[in-house]
Amino acid sequence: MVVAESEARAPQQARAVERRELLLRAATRVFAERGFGRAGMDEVARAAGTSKGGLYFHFPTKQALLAAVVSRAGALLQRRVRAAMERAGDDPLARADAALAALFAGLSGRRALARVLNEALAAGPEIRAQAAQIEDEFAALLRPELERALALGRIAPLDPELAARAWVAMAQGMIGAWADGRIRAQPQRMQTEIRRLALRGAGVEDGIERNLEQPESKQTEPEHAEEQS
Amino acid sequence: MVVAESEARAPQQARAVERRELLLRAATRVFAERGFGRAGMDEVARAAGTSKGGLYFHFPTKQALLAAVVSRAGALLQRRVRAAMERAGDDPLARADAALAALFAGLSGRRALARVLNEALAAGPEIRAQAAQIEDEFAALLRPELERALALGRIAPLDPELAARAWVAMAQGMIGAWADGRIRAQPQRMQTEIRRLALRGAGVEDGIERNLEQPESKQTEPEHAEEQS
DNA sequence: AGGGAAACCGACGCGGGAGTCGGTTTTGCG
DNA sequence: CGCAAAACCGACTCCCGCGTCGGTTTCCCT
Repeated sequence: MVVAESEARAPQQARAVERRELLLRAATRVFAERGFGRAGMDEVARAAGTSKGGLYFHFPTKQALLAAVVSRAGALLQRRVRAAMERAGDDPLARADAALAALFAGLSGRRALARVLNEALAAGPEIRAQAAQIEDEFAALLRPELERALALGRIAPLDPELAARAWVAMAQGMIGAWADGRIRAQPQRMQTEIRRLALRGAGVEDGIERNLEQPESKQTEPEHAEEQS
Repeated sequence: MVVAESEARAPQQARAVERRELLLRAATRVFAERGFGRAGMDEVARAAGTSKGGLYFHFPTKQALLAAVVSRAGALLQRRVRAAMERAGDDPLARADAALAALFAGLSGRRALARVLNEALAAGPEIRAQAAQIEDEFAALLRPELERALALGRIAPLDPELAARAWVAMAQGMIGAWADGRIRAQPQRMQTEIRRLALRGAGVEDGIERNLEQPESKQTEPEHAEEQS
């Protein structure tokens, strides 16, 4: 897949790098709460405390800006999920469990990310493909673990590809509903419930759950506290 | 919730009713394949073999058109799901199973419906709420069945609300990926897999599945074959 | 059969917002 | 310091697409 570079050029001065990050953060927020279509470039620029010209210095077009936002969001989430899997050790079930938990936590921790990914799904074919690819990558992360677990006889027979997709869809869909306030439950509760449904759906006996270490919990960091780089 | 009337006025002549339906069909198609934002009213009108003026006679605004499209899509799907539940008899598990199957079949049978519902989630707060409500209604359809099944001890302990949401999210998310061609599996296979994951996730022993009648199968009717009224 | 209302047509106008551009400030470097 | 390039600014242009509107056709009723 051709990864069209979304910035006009690589920034060369230190200040420009910060500024670019600032713009991406602001764009994420604005696109999330106003929607891509309705948000204006002027608006994004002002939200970042800069100007339209400055914004266009970094991103040649509105589409490119969204592309960069989506790409950044995907990278952010993926780093988290990968790290969680790393921490979980070798056991495939533990890794899969940790990945699902991290994905859920990552999305619920910052609604803006979740929203912007949904927005991207409705903003033209190219960006749609890009956002879809992020989804795919999570499924691709999950799948080999399910395959290993399957080979080890730790889970009931299932199609790893489809099951991985189903897990991702579950997390994403429920976060979406939760972010709109349509689900009242606390993220913590939702997470444990999803976990139960997913694991039991994979044929893991209830007891085994307890062998898996608890996922990264209770990080309800404020919306804009996004680690950078 | 205020259901803003989405048509300029109720059509009074027979021909107008047909025309209106025609327009809704065309709009569904166009919005689905081009995206709401990028599709123009002119385009919709031409796709329906009519004119912009004619279109505006039926729908006062672009938003209203989308609202009507979404409303129609929701009604169409819901009728199907309700009918399937009816047919499934009294057993709560059979009913829940049938509902899930019908939802899945209804969405996979016409990708345009699935797409347009996603589009609506990114087209401004009012319409977003409307599309979200449709999702909610399906969850609300599923939930009492799960509660009954729970009371009867047919399924493992779970939160009916969250489980219902999870089922809907699973179906919707996987259909989305499938509609983009990102999942190669045949709908039939996906459906049986989802079913397995969902039922097992609810703690139904594998054997029981076979007691439940098979869902409405192999209806791969062409995209535009939508029953009306 | 004819008149009035409903239904439909398509050229135009107008606003909003993406993108441009000449100019200004800041930075790095010799 | 000073100067060239990078970074940034914001008023302006220009296009696109929603919605309008005067006019035409079709329907229905008596």
